[in-house]
Amino acid sequence: MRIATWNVNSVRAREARLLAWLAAKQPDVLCLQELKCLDDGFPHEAVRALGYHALVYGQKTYNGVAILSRVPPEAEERGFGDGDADPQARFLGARIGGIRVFSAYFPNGGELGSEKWAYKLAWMARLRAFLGRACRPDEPVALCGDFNVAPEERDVRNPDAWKDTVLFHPDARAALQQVAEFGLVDAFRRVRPEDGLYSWWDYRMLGFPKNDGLRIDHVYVTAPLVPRVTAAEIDRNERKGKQPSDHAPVIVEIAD
DNA sequence: ATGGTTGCTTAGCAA
Repeated sequence: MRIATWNVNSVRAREARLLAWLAAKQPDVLCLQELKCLDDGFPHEAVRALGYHALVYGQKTYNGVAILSRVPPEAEERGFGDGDADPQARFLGARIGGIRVFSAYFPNGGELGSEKWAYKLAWMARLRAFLGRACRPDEPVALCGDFNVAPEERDVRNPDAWKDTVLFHPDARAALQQVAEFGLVDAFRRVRPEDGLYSWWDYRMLGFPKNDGLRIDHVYVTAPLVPRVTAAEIDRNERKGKQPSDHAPVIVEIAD
């Protein structure tokens, strides 16, 4: 099974690219983030025509996540269900082919010390609590999405320049480690240890031409899936050309 | 410290 994750930065602005990419790569599962529209703005018909079911948790203007799959999803969860009335559509879960798949759009965090920064850290703590409450580390779980955190130095082109930002601050990395301590492993790094591999480049300041990137889009899996991870790639080509998302898709191959 | 770009919405916010 091939599982992919991609922050499309508006599914309407990226519809043509999304459909072409789906047709070319044909992943079994694709988790999307930053739809930036309500459910009725999602290209349901075109996605169905390519052979995919779609679970959509949309939101007007901001956020919004989806899970596309070749086989019908068996269940779904919207949000953490922790009683905290969060208006931001950032977390969607489904059971697909015996695997619990989550599409997560972690908060960016704005500026260090801001309200958004506090929301980011709190959101990650809520995610950790959700996992402890709703999942077990000995069942197959794939947490996919835009984590908005680069875990390690090798995931950042210029670590010194980024360590004082919300994407690579020690506190964000520590919060991610807390999430992982539930029993999740960075699937990409199981099979791709080399550095220089990034999934996001800022539109500004010639981020992509200078390859000033960070690896912030991830697939984290529980122990039953770890030995089944056979390959992983970041589709850097998708960041090229006209009107790309600022994120490239990440694909992980999981043996049956 | 600021700037740089893109998307949604239409001047300003979020990333």
